[in-house]
Amino acid sequence: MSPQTFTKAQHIRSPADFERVYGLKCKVADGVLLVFAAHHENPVTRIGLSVSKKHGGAIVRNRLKRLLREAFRLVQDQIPPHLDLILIPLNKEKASLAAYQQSLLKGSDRLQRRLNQAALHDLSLPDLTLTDPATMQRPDAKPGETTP
RNA sequence: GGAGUGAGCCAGACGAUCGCUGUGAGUGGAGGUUCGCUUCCAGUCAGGGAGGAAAGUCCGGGCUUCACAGGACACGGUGGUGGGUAAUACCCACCGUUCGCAAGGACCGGGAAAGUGCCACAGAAAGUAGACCGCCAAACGUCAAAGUCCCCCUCGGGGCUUGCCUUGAAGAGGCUUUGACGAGGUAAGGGUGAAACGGUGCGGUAAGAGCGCACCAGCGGAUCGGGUGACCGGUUCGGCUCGGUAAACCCCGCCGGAAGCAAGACCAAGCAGGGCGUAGAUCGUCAUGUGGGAAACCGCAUGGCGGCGCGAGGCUGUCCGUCUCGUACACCGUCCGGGUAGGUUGCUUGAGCCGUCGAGUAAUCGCCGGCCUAGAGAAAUGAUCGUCCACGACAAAACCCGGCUUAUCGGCUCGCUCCGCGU
RNA sequence: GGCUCCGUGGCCAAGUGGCUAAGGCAACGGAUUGCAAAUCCGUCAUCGUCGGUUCGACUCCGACCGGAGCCU
Repeated sequence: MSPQTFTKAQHIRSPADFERVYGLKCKVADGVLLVFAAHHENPVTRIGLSVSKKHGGAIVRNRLKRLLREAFRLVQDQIPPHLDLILIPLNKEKASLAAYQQSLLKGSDRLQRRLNQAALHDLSLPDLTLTDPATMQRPDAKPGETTP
């Protein structure tokens, strides 16, 4: 499995998945990108794109989407797995490949940590953790190493 | 060379690496299988992969579903003529009006003597005319003033017998002139207004007026010629002239059933529904809750345990026996219709493109030959580097075509017109 | 992608083709008051833009621009 590809399985495609990610309301924004995230049982990280009509016509919005896909394609091996991300570009003037790569990495890292904390808190509640028996091992190990 | 005008074409190019999409070939893995094959995933090779406007959604069609005997009305659209076309509000040619020196451009270009409405303010008047001011005094009436009354004539004076009637005068009446009023004639002129009832000249008249005449502009009828036709040209007659607005209602001719690929067709988890099949609406007891009753007690609901019966399964080769499970708004099996999520399809070979020839002024059409040229679906064309140049505008398919409109850095080609210079 | 509708001062809005346009709230200025509030008076409009029809357009017609809603 070569890390530089970007296949259809890495797209978030169904409206139900979009609703699930938006419903968690776990989001991070810098001046460039707004990123929503949610855990996912498949180790393949998936992304969905949402570009507002504010940014311009179809040409401009298509260009932004392509930049985002290219940025994700180039840095996807550094992004933690088991995630669904929704990327929303914010500032058209700051749009560039490098900026998107940087804020994608930072944002996904912060979201991963926040999701793990939320999962630890919700361990007492019985209803939520039906998706990730596989993911539970990793988040337990990682914060143990980094936080002290 | 400059200015302009019309038509058409192009829409950065090339190379390398990484990546996306669907097509074809073949490889590997997983699943299904009636062993014919087929579905999904990964990777290899080959070739394809946004526009002239893909846009706005303003028209016209195809296609799909629904509705539907036929006709008329309503409603909506359309509007010079002829042609082109699947069709059009589009295109071509022509006609008319108009702008431009010209090449050429623009025109929602039927009907206002079928009817209705409106035309603010101003103005006399805004429409089958009418008459405020003005002009007129020929004809009519009333009133007032002046003049006159006989004779002659060259029309202004003269003459003598000083005048018709009553005795003289005054007055009255008649006539003439002037003025006022009434009734009347007239529409030449009148500040206005976007628009005012043909224009100029001569005649004519009381004043005037197409009232008459000449020329000009325009309208209508008849007729002749040309043209398929819109229309053009001529002759003659007429009343002399009729306002504007139909992107106000309306009238006339023609066209139009409605909705739209998120249309529609097929498959179909889950949940809910229906039909059929299957063995108890069983007995006892206990607990809890609850109702009635003074109480004894009698009911109802839920649950536990047990008995008998039934069904399924196990033990055993079979029966008996025994064990487990189930035993009624359920479960199980099976079938049915509708159909959500989701999937498949519609989905690209078409009023298609290119070329020769032919028909036609042209739009366009015909014959023949060649070509296949995006088909996605949270939605594919990107990133990085290098070279070159004119230094890259507007902007991306979403069922498909034909148009129109709008946006657009620039570049190229051809036809034509005007001006300047040279030969 | 398709369909429907709407644009009038800062905001909400009325408006038969005939006055650069009714009203309410706000803002500003003035009057009133010892100062405020309330009250009264006044000011504030390229009728989304452009073109056309008409003598005349917010109104009628066309083309653009902007903004909503519905179909999923």
